[in-house]
Amino acid sequence: MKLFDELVARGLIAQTTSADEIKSLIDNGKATFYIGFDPTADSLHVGHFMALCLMKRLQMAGNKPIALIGGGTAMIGDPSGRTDMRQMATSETIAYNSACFKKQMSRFIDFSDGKAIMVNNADWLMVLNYVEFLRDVGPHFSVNTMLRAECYKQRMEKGLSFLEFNYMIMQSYDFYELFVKYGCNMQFGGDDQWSNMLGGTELIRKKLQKDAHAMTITLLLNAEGKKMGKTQSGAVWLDPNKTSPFDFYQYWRNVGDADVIKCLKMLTFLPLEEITRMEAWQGADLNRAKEILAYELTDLVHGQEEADKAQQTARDLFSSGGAGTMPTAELSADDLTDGSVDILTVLVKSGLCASKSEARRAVEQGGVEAGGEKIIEFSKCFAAADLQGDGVIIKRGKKNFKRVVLN
RNA sequence: GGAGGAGUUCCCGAGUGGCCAAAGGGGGCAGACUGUAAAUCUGUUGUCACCGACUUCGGUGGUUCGAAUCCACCCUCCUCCA
Repeated sequence: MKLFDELVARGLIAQTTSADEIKSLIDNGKATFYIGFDPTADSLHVGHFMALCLMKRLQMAGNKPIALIGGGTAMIGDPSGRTDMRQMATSETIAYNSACFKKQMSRFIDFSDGKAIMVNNADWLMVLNYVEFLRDVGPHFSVNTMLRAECYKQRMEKGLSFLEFNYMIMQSYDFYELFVKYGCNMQFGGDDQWSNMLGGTELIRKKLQKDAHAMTITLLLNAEGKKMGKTQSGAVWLDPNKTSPFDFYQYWRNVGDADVIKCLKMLTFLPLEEITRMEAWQGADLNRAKEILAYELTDLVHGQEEADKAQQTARDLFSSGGAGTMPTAELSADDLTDGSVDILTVLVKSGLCASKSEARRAVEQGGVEAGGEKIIEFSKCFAAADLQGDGVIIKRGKKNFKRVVLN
């Protein structure tokens, strides 16, 4: 199966400007394409991961990826898919975030020998002269058309600042710039980027009378229509310091039945035939598929060693109850009073509970176990000796574990 | 620039002098049931030294025995007019 058909079969493609032309370009390795990443956080997350996978797939088929860091556009803030204005980031944070992105991307994309390049739109956007730019680009955009774009429509009700209104123009100009400089003839992006991307193809057509293409990636939604890759505490990050490989693994291990196959198709590089076989699995057997999904993704993002470790830990915890390589929380002697610590302090210090009140509730509701025994008293204490060596395994709820040791 | 309206706990949203740590819903967390899933049911959801105390209703002052609620000024947002 050729690349384009595979992308379709995996459900990755949402919208295209011209399916036939894109197909012939990418199937034959003739595309130079770009994907933009706005450095609004100091780590990439799962949403970006899909884009990176797509880049990788295309690169493997001989196409040339350009990773565009939106150092300039991040100064504006994309209003797409938002109901309120983004907080404006400072130039320093943006520069720092860009550096973080670059590091993470290099794991996935081969940037050697010009097989892929990375650019930062701050390089050309920041030096633009306002009046010149307006005269150069302004005539090609119709405000009437822009206002009809879905992404602005929503914001028209809540209020849209002129600053954000310009985001589409900036992004369109990026595409134009890359087209001229690198012969970039295609742009990919999230489905919420569609109108911004069309802005670029239009601009290229109007200024150069040339064709460029755009294609959007399906947003990864769960069966309830919510964006995946988010937890209560925020996004699922690719940075191991922000989301540990174990937590990352667990996130995917716990996806709903209805979403496993879709995730396997969209996020992993497993052959489609193999995934098709898994579609026959039903009920509890799906757990096997979830394990594969979790392992594959952890492997891709954190490497095989971390994936093995996470899988082993998960198996130990949920089947045999052993300690394994479980996440550890270290207490210091300062945390002890008179040679022991009470359970509430332990829960808070280990990060299992956010506050003593929360810890108290968890105990009250029978959600806390230590060393396999349910804790029913707040007064439960651990002596220094209990925490030495392997320490004590504290369990909060069914899925939150920490091995607590005295440092 | 003018005239109105709004800002409440994670989110939406009630509350217009004490009965308000603040209804209701959503979300989260915990328990039961399960397959580390979903659905359902139950409990819980500001903090702490948790029978009690303390901090919270855009900000700062004020009135009052007592303010989320009344007054003054300020900030932010929305709607209509220009």
